[in-house]
Formats: sequence, structure tokens, C-alpha cells
Amino acid sequence: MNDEFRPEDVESTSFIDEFVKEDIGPGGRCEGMQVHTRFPPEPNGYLHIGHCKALYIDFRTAEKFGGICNLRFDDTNPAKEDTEYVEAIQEDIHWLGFDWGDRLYYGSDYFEKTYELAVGLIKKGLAYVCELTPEQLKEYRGDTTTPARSPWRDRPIEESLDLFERMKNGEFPEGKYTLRAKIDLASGNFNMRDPALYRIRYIEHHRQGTKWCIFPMYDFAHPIQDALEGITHSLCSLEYEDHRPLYDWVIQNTDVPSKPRQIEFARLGINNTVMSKRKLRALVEGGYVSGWDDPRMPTLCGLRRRGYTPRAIRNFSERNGVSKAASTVEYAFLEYCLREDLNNIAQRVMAVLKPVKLTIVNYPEGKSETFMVENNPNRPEDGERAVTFSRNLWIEAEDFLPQAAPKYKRLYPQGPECRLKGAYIVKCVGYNTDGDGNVTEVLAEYDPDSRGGDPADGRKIKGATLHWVDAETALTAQVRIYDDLFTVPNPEEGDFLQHLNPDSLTVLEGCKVEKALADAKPGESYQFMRQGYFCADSRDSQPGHLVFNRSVKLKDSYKPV
RNA sequence: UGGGCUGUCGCCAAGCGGUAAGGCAACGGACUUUGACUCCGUCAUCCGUGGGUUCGAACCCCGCCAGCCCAGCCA
Repeated sequence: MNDEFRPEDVESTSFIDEFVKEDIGPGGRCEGMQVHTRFPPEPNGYLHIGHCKALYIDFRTAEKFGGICNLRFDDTNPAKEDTEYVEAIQEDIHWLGFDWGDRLYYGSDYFEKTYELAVGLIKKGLAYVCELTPEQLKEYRGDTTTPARSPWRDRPIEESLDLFERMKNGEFPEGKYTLRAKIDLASGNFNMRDPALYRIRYIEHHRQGTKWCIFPMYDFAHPIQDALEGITHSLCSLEYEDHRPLYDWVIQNTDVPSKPRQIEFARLGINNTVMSKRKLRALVEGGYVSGWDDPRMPTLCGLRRRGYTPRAIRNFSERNGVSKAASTVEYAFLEYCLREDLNNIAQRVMAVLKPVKLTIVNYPEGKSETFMVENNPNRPEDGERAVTFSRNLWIEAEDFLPQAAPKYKRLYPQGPECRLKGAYIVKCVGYNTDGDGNVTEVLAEYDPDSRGGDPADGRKIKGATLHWVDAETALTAQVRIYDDLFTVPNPEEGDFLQHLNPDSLTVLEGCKVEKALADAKPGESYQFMRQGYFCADSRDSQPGHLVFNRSVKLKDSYKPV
């Protein structure tokens, strides 16, 4: 830690910061200590945008106070956890730009110590082996007005000690016994009604193999893990508020080396999507999406494939703030953060998504010329690239209308002059249709004295500036357009599959893109001018078979009347 | 209804007794070889609600209302 560091200088941006500041400040609970947090995912699924809030809070709180943050896999339930996820989670965290240094831990690494502490509790008469069946336990638990009953809570210490050891040795079947804490059967807080500390499970653990057949419950394991790692602040979501008294009880009654403090904050929701593991899994397993990394998924791997940048997601997390009020942020805000980042870094390129032919009737057949177009008008230092031009071009179908329309300032017969970005000023002089009346070709005349897009006489161009691609050199690509996965703001309520958006994915074939995109790589974002930000798909795009994902569309203030 | 928590603009969110920051969205307008970006402007006389305390309250007190979480040998 930097010697110059003074907690009072840290700018507090949330109630959590306030608490931490107090704690490490003069006379505080951990005066002079280094702030130490942890991010403790259970390796039972992929990280999603909701987790980013916790990730951000855990890592950022440590960082701003000159402290450190551990990564700890909370793997105390072998039934749900798998190595597949521990790899993916690490990759996602690193991708986001957070680093736990060499402090990667597993809750299961503490099984031995946790067991010893449980034994200590029994010896103090604070825990006992219970032999209620799960059904009985439920029955005996009582309700809001009736206290619980626990027939085994006065079992002699020696007997509990013996039974607990034999539980560990695998002498009993699953469900036969549990170890329970002796706290308060009448508590209004059900977590304190003699909660289970250990259960028997004959399932292979992803790291411990078959070494253990008894596993500590979260409520017992977590405070111990925190204390053993010297965590000063254990930050978690609101649903654990009710567990804090138990957390504190464990810390107080168990022989642990430090006394961490749990602080809770509200988790993040985003509208028009789902975040619960169960629902995300249903989407994957039901084939509603192509996988956990489907670009429509709110998972980090999905967002990454979609073209989201770590910086956009971090900014999003930071700006959302931290509070205890349940919140559902609008998807538009996430999109704003992405556009903001991409606007700065993405190279501009021209791509025609729904192509229609544009023929420059007064441009010589067979002639070709090259224009230099800036890569990013906001960053001249990014240079220029060459685009070719000829008599036959592709333009966006919606940039032409057979007749005028209010506020429409693109191509139509007798319409205004328009600029072909970086090339020439053109004017629509007609069009052709097929037998069904579909427009097959737009005809235009160009002004030879407007090379580069500036008319020689300096006249004002009334029409819009259009993007285009030279038909002679255009590349063909597939483009995937994504929309909300759900049609309602809160699909978490009710039958979420009922509200799936049937148009969440639109695949456009035969899109025409300029040749600068020939070797576009996944992870590189481009702005398709006047359209949005796109990136090559990490699974399906190859040179010669280009596939692009639309990450987010550009804002568009044009509204047809 | 027992316990825990929350309620400030459509969505986030500052505010900590001295008279409502900011961002997103929206809407105007300027600029523009992206109807993008940028820039400027508008957008809560009011802080769930009713009382009380006070010279003065979104902030303190009391009542009420609404919403969320908790009765896994899940985390």
C-alpha cells in the first residue's frame, strides 16, 4: 500500500464507501488495515451483466482504498458446481479488466478448517447433530407466529461429537443427519432457528473428489472463508441481509482469526431480459438461443460476442451507482455506454445491409476511380482508407423512394441532390422495377465537378449524405441484426417464454460491404456508417465467409411522418 | 399478518435540518461530407402519504400506504 494513502482523501461515492472509510479511519473497526474484499461466485453457471455490479463493487472498492480483492469460488455444494464454469468465470473477469493477482481461492480448500471449527462449536454446546428428516424439519420449523421445535438440540455434546465424526466418515446415508447451530428457535428471523451447518452428500466434488461426504452450508462456510482470508468487508446482495445476524454469530462463536463485516447492496436488473440462472439455462436448453454466448444473451460471453467492450460495461456499472433500492436499469443505458466507447475507437466503414443497385447513368462504363475516406472523423490520427467507385454501386434500399415523402431528404425522382459519402454529388433521374413493381435499380446522374463530395461551385446540398459500396469491388456478407429477447419490460414475472420476441434475430444475407472488411477480426468493432456498430462473429465469420453481428444501432432522429 | 429492507422526474441516482446535483430517455435548436458525434436549451415549487417538531424538513419524530426479500439438508 502506498504510504501516502489516506482514507479520508478517498472520494466516497456510495454508502459502502462511507462504511469502509469509517472502518479504516481513526478509531474505526479496522483502523490502519488494508481494505480486503472478495468476489465469491458459485461455479454453477456463466457470469452475466448482473454480476458485473458485484464484480465492480468488490474490485473497485478495494482498489480505491488501496486494498486488494480475492477471487473465491464458493463451491460448497457439489451437486451444482462444475469445473467448466470456473474456467469461464476467470476468463470473463479478466476480460472485464479485473485482476485478483495470485489470490485465487476455493471455498472447498477450507473444508478441513471448517470441519474443525464445527467441532469446536459442538464442544461449546453451540451445535448439535439433528436427525430430523427433511420433511420433519419442515414440519417442525414453525411459522411467523409459532416457534420452531427441535427435539435433538439437547443431545449430549459427546454424542454429537461422535455422530458428526461418523457423518464425516461416511457411516450414514444422505439426509440421515445434519449438524445444526443452536441459536434461537423462536427468532422472527428464520435463519436463526437453529440453521443447518452441515449436510451429508455422496456426490463427487469437482476439486475434492470423494474425500468429503459432508459439506458445510453457505451460511457457515462463507463467514469462515472470509475470516480465514482476512477479508475486511464482505460485500453481497440484499437478499443476504437476513443472514447477517447468522454471519455475525458464526464469526463471534467460532475461533477465526479476523472479523469481517458484511454489507449488502441492491442487485442490478435490466429490462427486457432475464437474469436468473434458471431462466438463462432454459433459453439455452430449450434452443431458444444458440448457446450461453448467443449475442442476445445478457451473459458476459454473449455480450462479448455481440461486440460489447469491457470499458463500456465497466462504465455502465460505475454510472449505475450503488444503493439499497431495488432497481431495473433501462437497456438503453447499457447501449448508450457502448456507443460512447465505440464512437471513439471504431473505424468507419461503408456497408449496405439491404442493397439496391444504383447506376450513375452519366458515368463512363468501365471507368473506376479511388477516393480516400477518413477512418474516424473524430480521430484524424486514425488515417484514411481507399474506396473504389464506378458506374455501378449498391445503396441502401431505404435511401430511395419512388416518390417524395414529408421530411424525406434522400433519393427520389425530382428529389434533392444527395452526396455519396466521399465521392460525388448525385441526383435521382429515374428507376426500374420488376414485374411486381419492386424497385430493382435506381438511376442517377452525377456532377463531375464534385469529386470528393464537394461541389465546385460551393452550392449547398439539400439531400442527405448516403453510404454506398462499389459493385465492382464489394464483398458479400451475412449480417445478424439483434433486438430485445423479450417483448415485455419485465419478463422475469410470469411465464417468461410466453414473451420471447420472435424477431430478436434477423439474418440478412447478401449484404454488400467494402473490401476493407475482408479480414475483419472478431473483437474489432466497426461503425457501419449511418447504421450502427458491428463486429465479426467469433464463431462463424471467416475471410471469404463474413458474418457480422450488430452490436448496437446508431441513434436516429429521423422519423417518417 | 413474524423478521429484514426500500420508497427523490419515464429509468438510475445525489442529497446527511437551510430551501431539489448529475446521467440515461424524451423534446426543441445550432453544427455536420454519418438524419451519427459534438454543442446549446427544455424537462420534480417538489421528494410514497397524513400528521407533528422547528424560524426553517426530502432530510428529525409518529401513524399510514405501497413494493421487495426470508420458513432449502441452495448460494
